[in-house]
Amino acid sequence: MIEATEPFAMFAEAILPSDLPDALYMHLGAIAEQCELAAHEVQTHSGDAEKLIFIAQGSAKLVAKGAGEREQIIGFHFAGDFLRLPCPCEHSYTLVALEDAQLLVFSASQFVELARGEPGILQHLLDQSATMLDRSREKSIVLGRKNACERMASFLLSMARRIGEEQADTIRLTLPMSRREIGESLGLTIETVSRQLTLLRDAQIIETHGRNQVILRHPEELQKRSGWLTRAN
Amino acid sequence: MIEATEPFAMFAEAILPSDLPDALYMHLGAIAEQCELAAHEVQTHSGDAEKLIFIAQGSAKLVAKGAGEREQIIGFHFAGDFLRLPCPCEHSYTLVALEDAQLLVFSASQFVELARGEPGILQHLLDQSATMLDRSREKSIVLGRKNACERMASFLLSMARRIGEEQADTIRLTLPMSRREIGESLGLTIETVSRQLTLLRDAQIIETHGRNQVILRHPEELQKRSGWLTRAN
DNA sequence: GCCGATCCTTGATGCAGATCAATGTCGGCC
DNA sequence: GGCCGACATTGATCTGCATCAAGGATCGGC
Repeated sequence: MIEATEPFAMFAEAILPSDLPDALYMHLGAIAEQCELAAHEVQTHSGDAEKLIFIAQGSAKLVAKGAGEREQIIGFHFAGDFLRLPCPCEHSYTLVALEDAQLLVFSASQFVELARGEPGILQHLLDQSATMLDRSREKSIVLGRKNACERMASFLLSMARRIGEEQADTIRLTLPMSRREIGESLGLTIETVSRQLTLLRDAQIIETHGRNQVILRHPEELQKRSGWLTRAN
Repeated sequence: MIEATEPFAMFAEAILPSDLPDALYMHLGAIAEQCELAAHEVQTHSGDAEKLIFIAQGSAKLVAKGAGEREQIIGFHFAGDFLRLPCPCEHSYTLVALEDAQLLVFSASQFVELARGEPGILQHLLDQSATMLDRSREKSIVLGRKNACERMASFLLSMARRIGEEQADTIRLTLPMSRREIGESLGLTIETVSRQLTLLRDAQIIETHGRNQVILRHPEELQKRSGWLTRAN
């Protein structure tokens, strides 16, 4: 029982205001649908409505499936993220776990209905939307105007900001996604991703250990190579 | 005086709930900053905060400026759109008029502060964010995975949805942007845009008249050529 | 600790779209 | 209505990344 409510507690901690009335807290808990995904498992939404998904643990990719084999990864999401999954009748997007993950799934309309009286929650939701929109716009720049090297540098810096562990003036990354998934996110092939990593490694800017450990030795150099002058994020 | 308040009336019509208390209506009117832009003029934000911008008339492009000459157009916006312009200290985005335009500029924090008590407004704002996010995600697909022909077809269909005038089973478009701007939006060069339009014209799928009139003779054929299976938008 | 499958790296080649270079056309202005 | 400058089209060539094709590393399972 305590076990079962843990993801919701994490959600409340991360998203809900601390002064939320108990009744509303319970209501939100009641409409939250828990969902455990094994690595590479697809989140299958019950019903056809727009969903809000909180990632309590693990990580996931939001994928747009195209005709044939083509897939574009719209974004990666990590523990603590609260994202909107559009109604599947309008866009064929799916959420797929990168590693074992625990999710909390809300019907967007139910959630907003309950949150209507609580401006704090709505505002948090707005802030989340703004962050997602900024990331998505950033991605448009990456995909629209950057070359392979700049894309790779931008990707590593973005991951560093979101899941990097700082150590002295280097940053350690444990990437939960494969080279193929990096490529599908950056609009590159797996071969190009691999080559760019090799170039960065040869230039002593990064180190790689095994398949998914990367150490950014010179983040500032990556910044230079990422092109453009986007500050922060 | 009546003249001067007209854009705000349009804003209220499009965005605000009809049962909004008069006091709040006045408050919102008081913090709204009117702004007239001539074609190609840059919207220069007073102050450094995040802004919400309503386009009362005309059209605009949201541009990310890069190192050197590089520019990526993040999106086009038309009369009735309500968009968020991030704080210029974080992203170097600018809003530039495509043709003469009338805007209403709000400080995002002030606006949300006033709207806190009105779930209707906040929810509308959320819906707008969702629409923007969907468009931006769609753009990621276009830029990440589509070829020149598919990009052009997607662009024309998207414009048709937003500013097209249906006539029998054709759609007439009056594009307020130049070939260069189309290219900067699609991650293509002006030459490639031109060539793709020529190909579509030769295939009798579109007609062009002058520099910015386009008639979509066979929207369904464009749909086929736009790749992927995104439904609606 | 070996084995096999999967994932990754590296090299060779091809092509879509960028770039370079003229020429053509529109539309505003006198 | 003709002229001029900006914009658009068309053609020739070049290039970065995709694609094709082998190996090589990593890791989970036994």
